[in-house]
Amino acid sequence: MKRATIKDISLQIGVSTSTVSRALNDHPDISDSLKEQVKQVAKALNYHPNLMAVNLRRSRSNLIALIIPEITMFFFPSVIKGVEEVVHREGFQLLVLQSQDSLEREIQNLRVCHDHSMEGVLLSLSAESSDVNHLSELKEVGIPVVLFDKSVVQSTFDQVLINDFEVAYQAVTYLIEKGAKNIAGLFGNRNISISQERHKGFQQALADNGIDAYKAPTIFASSLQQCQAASSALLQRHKPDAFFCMSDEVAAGLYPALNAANIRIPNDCKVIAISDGNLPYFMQPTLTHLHHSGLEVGRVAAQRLIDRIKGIVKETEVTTKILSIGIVELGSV
Amino acid sequence: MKRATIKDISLQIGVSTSTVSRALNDHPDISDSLKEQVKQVAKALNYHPNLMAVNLRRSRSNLIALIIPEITMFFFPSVIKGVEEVVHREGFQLLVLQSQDSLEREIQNLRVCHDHSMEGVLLSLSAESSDVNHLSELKEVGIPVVLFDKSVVQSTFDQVLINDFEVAYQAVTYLIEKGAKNIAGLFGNRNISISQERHKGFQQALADNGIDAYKAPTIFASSLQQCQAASSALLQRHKPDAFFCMSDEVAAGLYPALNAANIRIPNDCKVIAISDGNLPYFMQPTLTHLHHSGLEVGRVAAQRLIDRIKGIVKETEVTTKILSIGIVELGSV
DNA sequence: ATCGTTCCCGCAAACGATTGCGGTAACGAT
DNA sequence: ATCGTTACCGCAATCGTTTGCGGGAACGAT
Repeated sequence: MKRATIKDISLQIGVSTSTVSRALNDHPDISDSLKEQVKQVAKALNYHPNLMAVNLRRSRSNLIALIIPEITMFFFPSVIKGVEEVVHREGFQLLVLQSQDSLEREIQNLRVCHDHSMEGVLLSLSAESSDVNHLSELKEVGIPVVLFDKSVVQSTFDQVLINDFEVAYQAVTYLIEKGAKNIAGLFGNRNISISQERHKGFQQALADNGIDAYKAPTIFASSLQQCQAASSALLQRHKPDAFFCMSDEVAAGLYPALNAANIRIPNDCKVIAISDGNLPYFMQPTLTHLHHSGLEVGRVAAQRLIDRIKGIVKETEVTTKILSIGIVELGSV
Repeated sequence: MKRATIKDISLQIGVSTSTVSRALNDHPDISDSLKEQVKQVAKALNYHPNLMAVNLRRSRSNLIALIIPEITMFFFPSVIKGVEEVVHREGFQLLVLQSQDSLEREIQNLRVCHDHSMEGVLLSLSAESSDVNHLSELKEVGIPVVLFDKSVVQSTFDQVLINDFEVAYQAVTYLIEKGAKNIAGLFGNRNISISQERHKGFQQALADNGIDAYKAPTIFASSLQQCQAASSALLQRHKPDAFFCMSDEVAAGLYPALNAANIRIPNDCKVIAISDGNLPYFMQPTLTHLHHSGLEVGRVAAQRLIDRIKGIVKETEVTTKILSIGIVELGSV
């Protein structure tokens, strides 16, 4: 069962393919009666335009790519959701690619974007990407890129970020205000920028409150399991009265460790995290957090990309959008 | 900066485009020296084949679609991961589409699959899809479809499922063996097949153990929040000594409700769930569950689809693969 | 000198759609 | 009868690649 083409229609009616094409696209040159007939036959034959041909001709693809390190249950599902919402509304299709936090895979993915004529790319840099030089290829062929969440300091691309330093600072300050004096910090993969920035904010907040930041118990862990193990180990040596968790994932690792050590939240130990606001509500006790909405990140980044695709923003005008973050006070502090 | 084409290369070297094409594809008709030269120029011009043209010509697209109800933090991330793994290994690209549990959106997505010449489709039916009639269009044009997780009884498509009835039955039986006598059941959206099947298994297990299944407290809830609210309400009226949760999501709703009611797990009340095995480890206490691996579902379904795309399996041979499920005994029973 | 091979390579058609340009028919006006 | 409009429609090129077929050159063999 081959799929019907415009030629099949033209043969059946006895007009040229150009006429069929125009009829289907409601071109004024075509009489209403013929349009009617063409559309009828098209329906009868279950005709669908071959987008490969259309896109080749028009040199568009209607495709937008989203490249993220990994689809885990944390953060990225809501980002995807936000992106999908906007992208779909604007009539594009979304392609989700994963870099597995590998620079090589990221480059591969960018190649795929080029090869498949993506009209735009949303990118959260892998842990191994310390610069954006590998994006030059896309820049050269004019494919717009918007970076989000994970980025680098100097970049000539649009960005949608939070102020990682500031948010961490804010969280730790909050703990101190609530009486915490001995605060431990839990961070993700130490190679990624946001871990480093949030760590700096953590340290600065401590320092600004007269606490020796270098003595503060600190963990960098790349997975939930690793974090749980490291937390348990930490609790053997230290007795913090509060934890700052830079993400849902490390918080999810911490809770079981605290529980195993029979430490009660928030009585024995307070916990605060940066979170996209899903997990905190079914942790026990509910997790006080700075609400870093993946949904909003996705929406804003996607909208920015589409504006650029449409040429609404000037070529030279590169923006960095910093999302503001609010604190959600739940049961863990 | 237009992207380089095969013609640019041919002009620069002074051979025909056909020769360039053959050189790039290592056709034996081309001398090694020329191949070398062509490839060098291609690299210099940063040439990448225009896949739209290639695919049009070869009438392939290298694209596989995955249609799921919604990307939540539950279950589907691991499915996506499993699918991606296989699909990528086999040289395809993955397009993730969401139906939002709407039949209309599902049909839209299938249209997208047709229009973009997908080579195969992995589909988890929406809550509103009670049959597979809307898949006939894809069948007609010969695009293979593999259903997974959510399906319908009578289908002429390959399927990758678990035995929902059996797994639920097994879980409830386990609870009874552990001494539970008053078991409540928590289920997802009541319109989807798996909720219904698991509910039947739940009831049958009770009945087979001399418990009146119709008196068992039962909840159907479509979201975590809804489940939490319903659970709290249930606890006002009943005092079950065990809960069967058909998914991570409802389990995540139940825990806070139990906690709010000051009911201790597993002392006051046992909990068992069907889960893909991520969330149970950082719930507190850890959640005993029947391990329904999204990873494996994704892998198996993707592999089946690809075998079909490659024509390895016979046209007529439709299979339903039932994955086996093991129990993981953790802290909640 | 002719023929047969082998080794390279180009011509042109195709994939399925879009579109600038030109052409025909009908009709009324002069 | 001629011209000008208007209303429709077709020809053919085009997007970037691939590929069947054919053809020239070089070389050795007869």
